[in-house]
Amino acid sequence: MARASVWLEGKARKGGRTGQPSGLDRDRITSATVRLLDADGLDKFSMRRLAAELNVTAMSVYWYVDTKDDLLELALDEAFGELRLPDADDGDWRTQLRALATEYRALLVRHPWLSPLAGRYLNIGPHSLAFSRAVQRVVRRAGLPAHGVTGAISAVFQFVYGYGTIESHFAARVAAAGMTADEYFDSTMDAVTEAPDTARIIEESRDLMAARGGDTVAEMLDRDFTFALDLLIAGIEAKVSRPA
Amino acid sequence: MARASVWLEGKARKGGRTGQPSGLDRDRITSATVRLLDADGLDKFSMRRLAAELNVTAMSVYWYVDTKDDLLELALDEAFGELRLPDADDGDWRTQLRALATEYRALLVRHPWLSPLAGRYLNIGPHSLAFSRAVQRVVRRAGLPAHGVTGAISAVFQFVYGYGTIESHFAARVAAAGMTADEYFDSTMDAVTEAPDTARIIEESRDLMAARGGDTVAEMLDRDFTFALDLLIAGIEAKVSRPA
DNA sequence: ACCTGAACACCGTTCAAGT
DNA sequence: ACCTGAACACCGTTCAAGT
Repeated sequence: MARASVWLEGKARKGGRTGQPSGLDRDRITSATVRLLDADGLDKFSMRRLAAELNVTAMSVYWYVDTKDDLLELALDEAFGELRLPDADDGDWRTQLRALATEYRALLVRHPWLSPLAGRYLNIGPHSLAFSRAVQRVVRRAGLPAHGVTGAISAVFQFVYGYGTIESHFAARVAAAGMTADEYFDSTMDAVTEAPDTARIIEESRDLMAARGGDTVAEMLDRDFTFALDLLIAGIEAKVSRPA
Repeated sequence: MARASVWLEGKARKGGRTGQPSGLDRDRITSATVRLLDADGLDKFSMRRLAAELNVTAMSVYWYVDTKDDLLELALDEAFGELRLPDADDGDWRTQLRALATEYRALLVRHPWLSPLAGRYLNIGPHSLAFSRAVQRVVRRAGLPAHGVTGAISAVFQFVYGYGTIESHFAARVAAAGMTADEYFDSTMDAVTEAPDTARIIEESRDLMAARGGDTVAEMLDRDFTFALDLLIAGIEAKVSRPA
């Protein structure tokens, strides 16, 4: 059976990091990968394009990396390294939880390729693990019964993952269409309102959209995210006082 | 700009559904697509394999469908059609919300290709919309202030989406490895415990795993899901009584 | 130790041609 | 109206060969 993750490969890493004719090493390859993923998206990324970016033949990269999957796992963890984690276990756990959730959401939106990759791989690189540990430490401090901590972690961070996924996907579509988010939203709404089936459900939810408020797409997304996060924190507090 | 979804194509659909030499039509193509996706997964699926399955040339399919994306959107909505939705607006909203969340989770796990596709497309097919409407009707009945309804819907169903995503991904890995879920879990735990970095975080969460309990992977997943859903419902109730 | 070139077995999609 | 065959511009990866 194939190894389940780059992070579980044997100790020995190929190559030191000096003196290569082309100046290649894992770090440079990983950075270039992130750069290309940001610029062109996951679908367009290929080993051949990466090689071209590095002024090297497609197969050179395979000296440093076994497969494309391994490379994408490395890029995934590199991106997780951008998260700013709380550095002390003090202060209000609610504040820290909100900060972690907000950081994660922003990361997913900043790198639209991250959500599919986080859903595909094991997420056991060093930066992913640091994030997991930070999450765990914060949620522990909420005072939940021990049997509920893992479930509460899921509730909060699977929500953020799901929310960030649809949001980043929306952002990617906007970029591809060369519009602003608000223009894209309006034009999609128009298209959807023209088809009778979809028009009906839009009509049904008009009051909810109005009540939520927000003049721009960005504002609407922020309001929903904030309310949902408040709801989750309220849920945790309820579970602390009534463990059920 | 390209049309944003199959569901927004112009009225005129090509072809009636009788008399075709090969007996092809959209429904047959969509069903075959779902069958292949279930059997071999999203990565292995191709227009050429589908054509072979239908005893037809690769290009015949393009008479009925403009692109592979369109076809995948059709398959996505076909799968959403499997969801059993509550047929009346009575009974406890909590019960119905739990039922909807459980159905959606099971759907994601049953079709591991669904989660990536739901994250990629617009989800405005008839069955997707029916699901959205059902969700909206149930959450409305919880009695939240109007400005919080869309956020609460996000909280619950983005959580389920995220949870179902990692769970289905786990199931797909298990299947690919030809093991049972418990065997796969144990072997991954072993591999992760051998690497010192990952061993540390496992060690840190040992108490939480023990407190959660559950003798099998399936049980652990069920417990976390149930607790998280309870937490979300408690959060909704808290927001009903203290709207903030 | 590191990099290249050619090749294999694939892709999605276009287009002109058949019936 | 529906289907085919050949072709284009790609893929990830293997392998033998170069330096």
